[in-house]
Amino acid sequence: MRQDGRLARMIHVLVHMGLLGGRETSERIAQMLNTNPVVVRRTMASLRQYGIVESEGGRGGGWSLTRPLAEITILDVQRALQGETILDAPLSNDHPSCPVERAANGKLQRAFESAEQTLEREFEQVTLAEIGEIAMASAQAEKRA
Amino acid sequence: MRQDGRLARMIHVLVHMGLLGGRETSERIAQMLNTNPVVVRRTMASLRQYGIVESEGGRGGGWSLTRPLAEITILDVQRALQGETILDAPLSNDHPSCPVERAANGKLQRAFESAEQTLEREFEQVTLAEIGEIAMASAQAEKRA
DNA sequence: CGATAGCGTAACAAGTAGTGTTACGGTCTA
DNA sequence: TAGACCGTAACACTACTTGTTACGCTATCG
Repeated sequence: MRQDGRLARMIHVLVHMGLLGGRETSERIAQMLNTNPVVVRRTMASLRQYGIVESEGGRGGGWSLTRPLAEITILDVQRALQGETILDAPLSNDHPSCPVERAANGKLQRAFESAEQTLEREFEQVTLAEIGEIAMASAQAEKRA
Repeated sequence: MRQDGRLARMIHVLVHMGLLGGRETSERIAQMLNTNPVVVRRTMASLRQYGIVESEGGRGGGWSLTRPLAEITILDVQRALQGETILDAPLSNDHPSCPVERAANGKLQRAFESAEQTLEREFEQVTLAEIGEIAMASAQAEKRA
């Protein structure tokens, strides 16, 4: 099951932004992600549409969070990037009128719905603030070592 | 999250084979799936490797089940097609030494593992025989209507 | 008011994965 | 030995994400 890496990348960026507190330009974010400013704008635009970040043009502009990390969950980011559905049940559509195909699709559909609910609950429980804390703690631990 | 349709298609085929009882050629299976015999062989080869079906070459050859539908679960088919992992956590790998990235990946990993376990349990509970029964029942219902 | 630093967006190339198709070789059986 | 099978390589097609270039708009600084 392929997935796109935008979720992980955006979480990464948002946590950095929250920890640093300020405004970041697409250019700097692109460097964090080893990518291109245009890719960043493309993806951040989804987050803006969902109200997680806002952008300002012109000199001194850039991207900033609209609320603290503690009020953003992984689920929020996921929804912003991909909408309601997280997992897509891979159904077949070769003979829509075949009862066997329909029965198989039905079972698959239900199984994926269960998994999706699990994932949703997990995503809902993790705030970006938590991720920031874990990162800070492990950075500390490394420094001591 | 993209998925490939092989799981649903193979379930479809296996149930048909189980209900009809006999041996099927790649040619006939390809017709069931609106596709090409080569595609069928490619995919069936994975099932054979996992011991779900066997093939015989030569005149009168073809594919057949190695055991009854009641002894094949969706999970078996899944494993045969994709191996151990069903869901692939979409992690980022832009700065492997960055503690923020690592913390984000860790949380995502854990969430996906939960979802994978759910899916696994669901897949394990459904046998192909069940799907066959549902299909037969709904075919009956349609005939009465 | 103009230069500069930003974002917004379109357009296109590149990489990836599944699928469809052709071609050819091997094997079994009538 | 011919024909009906599978096995497999090779290649085109499609769809999608990502990467890149190019150009336009906007806000600020000097």
